[in-house]
Amino acid sequence: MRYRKIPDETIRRLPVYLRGVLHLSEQGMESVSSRKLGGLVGVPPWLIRKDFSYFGDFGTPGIGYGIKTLIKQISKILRLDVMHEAAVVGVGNVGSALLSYSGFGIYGFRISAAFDVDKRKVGKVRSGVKIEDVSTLRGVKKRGIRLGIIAVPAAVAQQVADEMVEAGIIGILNFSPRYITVPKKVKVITIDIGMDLARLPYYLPCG
Amino acid sequence: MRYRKIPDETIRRLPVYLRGVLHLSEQGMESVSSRKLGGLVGVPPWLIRKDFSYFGDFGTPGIGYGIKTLIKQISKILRLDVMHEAAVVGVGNVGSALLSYSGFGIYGFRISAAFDVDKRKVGKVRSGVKIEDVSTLRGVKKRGIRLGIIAVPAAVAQQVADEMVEAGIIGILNFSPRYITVPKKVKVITIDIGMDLARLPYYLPCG
DNA sequence: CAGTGTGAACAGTTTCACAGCA
DNA sequence: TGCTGTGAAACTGTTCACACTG
Repeated sequence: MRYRKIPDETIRRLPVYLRGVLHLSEQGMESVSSRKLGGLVGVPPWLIRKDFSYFGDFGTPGIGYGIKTLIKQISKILRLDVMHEAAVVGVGNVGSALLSYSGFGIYGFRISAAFDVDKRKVGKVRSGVKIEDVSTLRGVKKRGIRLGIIAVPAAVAQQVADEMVEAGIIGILNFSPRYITVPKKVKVITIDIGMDLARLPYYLPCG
Repeated sequence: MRYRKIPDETIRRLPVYLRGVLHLSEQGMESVSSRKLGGLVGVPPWLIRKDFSYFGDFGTPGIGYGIKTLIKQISKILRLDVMHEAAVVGVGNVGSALLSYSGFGIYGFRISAAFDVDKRKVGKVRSGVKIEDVSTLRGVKKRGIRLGIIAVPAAVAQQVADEMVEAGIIGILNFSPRYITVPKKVKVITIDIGMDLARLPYYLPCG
């Protein structure tokens, strides 16, 4: 089934698989079946096999998938094998939490710059990163930063996004509760916990 | 097209529409066309019409949709018209950020309880909520809390989830980077920023 | 024989075109 | 005329069954 378009949903599941096999790798395992991996990460075995089949023959019939192979291949597909630097704009509650979040590391990510408008914050250090004035944002291009994280109030989110695009950012993770519009060469992923929380009651039994 | 099963994807978009019409309502508007709303929230007009059509005839041909009607109907469908109380477990960086996040309000949500294992935190107040010892979690049922928020390290996430289920929680928002398994009567939504960030590089141009 | 890889059937979602209404 | 509501077509993703392989 090679040479076919890869579903977005498959891409969405790859990080899930990666985390699962990293976990198994830490425990010293060398191979895993689709059934076992599925049990670990909550995805049915046939879907795992289908997903992996888009990228070639990862597995060995009768045995399963080599864990080292999986880690290497998935990382490569997701382009996590090179280090990515990200800049966060807005060092409030959300921005601070992100700076201290350790989960980025295993995906080859690092927040290496932080910006804020608040003069009192500028110059201080949070989680080892110096806070800079937001007016100097366009300097990030020279520092090799291509990813931006928006952690500012909704009212200024679009403005920050525009500045990021101008500064050469090509991928944005948006934590503000606003849809933002950017040129289509720029990829935006919006994370809005309010949206997710609002969906929850619908699925609950009783009124 | 009434009386048909409502797609999950439609439910996912309802909070997006709601936020859009709330925004328009604040600006004093009384009605909006699918084209205009679509431009605001980033969804194509025909999809908006299709989504709304699952719930009956919201709109008026030639005019559009009444904004007050939309707010009332969407809130009712999502069951946001009643106040929901939530309890957060883990008052670290993520937990603290959630406690101070003001976005829950417009969806009729409130975090009215907070729990932690750290004795030094217990008894203190964050964003107006007193931090309680996690061992008293099962008391939340009596207080009418049915939603739980997991904001603890990955290693103890499953344990906390089990305790939540035992405490009568029927909806869980999971902020830990772990899939958790619960009885199927319980609905879980997992938010994992690492997963989203890991997806981003795949969509970026150049290597 | 256990477990992968995959074509084909199935299910869910989006897009389109247009009838019908204010 | 402008806009909604919707069946049908097109598309995307999931499930299944089983041939095949180490």
